[in-house]
Amino acid sequence: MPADTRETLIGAAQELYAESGVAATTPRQVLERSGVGQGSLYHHFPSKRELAIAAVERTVSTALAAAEADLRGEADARSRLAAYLERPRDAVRGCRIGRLTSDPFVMADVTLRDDVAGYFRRLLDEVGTVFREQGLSDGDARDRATAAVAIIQGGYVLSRATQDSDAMRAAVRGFLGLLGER
Amino acid sequence: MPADTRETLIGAAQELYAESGVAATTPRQVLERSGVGQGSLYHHFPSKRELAIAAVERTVSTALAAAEADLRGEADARSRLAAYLERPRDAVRGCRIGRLTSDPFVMADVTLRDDVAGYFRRLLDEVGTVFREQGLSDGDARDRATAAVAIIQGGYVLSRATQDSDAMRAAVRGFLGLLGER
DNA sequence: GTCTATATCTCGATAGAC
DNA sequence: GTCTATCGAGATATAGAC
Repeated sequence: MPADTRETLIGAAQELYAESGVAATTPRQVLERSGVGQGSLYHHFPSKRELAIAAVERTVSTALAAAEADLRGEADARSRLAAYLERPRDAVRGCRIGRLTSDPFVMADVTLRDDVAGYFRRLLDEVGTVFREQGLSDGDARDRATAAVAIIQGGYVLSRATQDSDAMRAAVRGFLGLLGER
Repeated sequence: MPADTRETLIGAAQELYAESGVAATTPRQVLERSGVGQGSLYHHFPSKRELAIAAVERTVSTALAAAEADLRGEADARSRLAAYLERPRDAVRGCRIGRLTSDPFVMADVTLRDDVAGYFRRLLDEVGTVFREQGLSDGDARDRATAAVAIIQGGYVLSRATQDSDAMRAAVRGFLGLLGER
């Protein structure tokens, strides 16, 4: 039996959004990637917007679950942070979610914008909790968590710009080096 | 006398690229923003691509000059780094150059890609030089410079995602806090 | 639920008058 | 050098058969 058509469409959209963003991905491309016929897309989703919401929210849920898996383990705080920062990433491809902050289709739509904002709010909370465990004040933990997440997002930008996955690793080494010397 | 039409077109394109990127900016929008007539664009530039190259290269030159002004002054290394990191930025709008790493039009064009890559290569060299002044090895200076630039790029992503300019400031505070405690 | 055909719109680019 | 008019292509979305 074929996989659920709706799920197939969401998966194809997720892939294409990771490659080119939402605005630049056409319904036709989603159909070709998924192998589904043209009418089917508009049977399952009233418009490109609803497909985008389904696909982006799926990507956000998956990414948050992965971050929580790294940051909530049994190990000590420092190890969990390192696990999150050093997790293997396809850095040259860029961040599936971070890239949406410069996607015109996403930024013009309140729901999609809120999905992206919610992802980063929750991620910052999660990382901040780990720094508070180390005895930092709320404010300092917040600043350091923002720096940690910025290192990853900036690492993606630099790796993609230079087409060199080592930029991400260098940014993380530079940050962990500063964290480690205390 | 009216300002040079070619320059007017480049300026309008720079503004629009900062707002929506290159792919999503249409020649029509450039005309409307600049107040120039339709035929004029294609008189001065053979295609959208050549206009994009002129506008992006202008933006890159300006941004590099600003970074050099912060990083090459007379002050001590630490102050110059802080000046670069804390320079007032329109963080919610995002980085004019960093955002191009997820712009399909830019990434599909070798010249535009190289312009973006060259910007970050030169910026990383500039920041790395300042860290080497502080006695760091080449490798450590490189890692720390990559982290510093990633903080700014990630700060842009987080500020834009949350529509809150304090995310950039928090990321910089977090990073400078770690740098400062030595 | 899925298909093919097609309507409508806007894009990037060109034509040709002035 | 600048204007208006317009072309051909491809985007989003709809119609209607099966």
